[in-house]
Amino acid sequence: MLPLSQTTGYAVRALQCLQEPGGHPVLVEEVAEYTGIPRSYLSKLIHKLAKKGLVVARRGHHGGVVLARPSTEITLEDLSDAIDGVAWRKRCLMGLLGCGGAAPCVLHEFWQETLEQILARLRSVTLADLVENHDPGVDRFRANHGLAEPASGLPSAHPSSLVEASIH
Amino acid sequence: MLPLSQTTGYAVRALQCLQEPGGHPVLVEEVAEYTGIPRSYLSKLIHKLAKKGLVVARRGHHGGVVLARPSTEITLEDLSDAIDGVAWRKRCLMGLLGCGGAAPCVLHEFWQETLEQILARLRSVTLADLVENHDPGVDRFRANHGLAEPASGLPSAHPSSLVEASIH
DNA sequence: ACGTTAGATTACCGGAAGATCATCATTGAT
DNA sequence: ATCAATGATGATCTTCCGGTAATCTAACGT
Repeated sequence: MLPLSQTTGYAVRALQCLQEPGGHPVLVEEVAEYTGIPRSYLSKLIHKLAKKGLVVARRGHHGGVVLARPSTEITLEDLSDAIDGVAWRKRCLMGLLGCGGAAPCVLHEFWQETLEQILARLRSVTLADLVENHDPGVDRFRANHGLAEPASGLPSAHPSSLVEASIH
Repeated sequence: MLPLSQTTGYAVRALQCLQEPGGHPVLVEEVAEYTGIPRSYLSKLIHKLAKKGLVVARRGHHGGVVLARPSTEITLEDLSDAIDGVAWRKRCLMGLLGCGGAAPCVLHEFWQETLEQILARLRSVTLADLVENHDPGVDRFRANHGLAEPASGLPSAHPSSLVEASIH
């Protein structure tokens, strides 16, 4: 019922494993193994995110996936939109038929406000914030893949040596 | 994603058609016809609500369904609990695995607070409030079935002549 | 008793989300 | 050119929710 879709959660977990734009691509396979997300399912998910311009995926030798934007510029709302779309924001809490502009239900206004609060939060939380949140084990994974420890309290800056480098 | 289940909405619509405890039973058939809820599906729904002690259903001649408690004492939370259960309240917004007491995610606290607000609302809104809200057409239906116009601003009192009368 | 009028119950259909498997298609290395 | 690495894709499966249809069964009037 209430929470975001499970797949949006997958997206969060998966993107935490990726490098900033210009960094080294990480294999879908590795991300799948680490996160526990089924490989093939993850592949489709990544593809969806790629179409939305959130990540860049390359096939073949030395392929893999990299963030398309700095993690500080990817919000939870971006992920939710990309995966679950936006339709759910318009539905009445109780799914009442007539509920709308003309005849709002008792909870219409309350629900609109609540939704707005939630969306504001989704908008304000970035992938960088989530990485910083120490999803247990992500640190280890990131270390193994040459990713910086998130600097506490600071936006997780990407090493400048990687920023401008092409994806290879 | 976010809203309550469609079936909970059904329950709201359906119970708006019923009489206060002691009143005349209304047929599932009639409720189905009026609300547009499929008869057989509604039957199951009503049965579920009956098992939870929210309505009383009787079979056979002059059977039908009546509220088991005054509409002022049936909250949206009661309906939501009866139909969707309570498990969803415990899930992490993003479905993150480790999110819990030890390692809450960035949105854990926010989400807990938001949920609490929502539940407080569900708890404070009663069936009587919803009836008063003039779901368009419910008035007509209720009139046809001898139900009082909800007295604006007052708890919808049930005629004392019906209060103590047995269900027949 | 019996038959009619209800609700209850059982079995099944259909779509969406999540998941799996096998296979295809692209890319870089040689 | 060829091959191996790697993401993309299509078919299929499962589960859950919503919905349908047929049938069973309790309650009352006669």
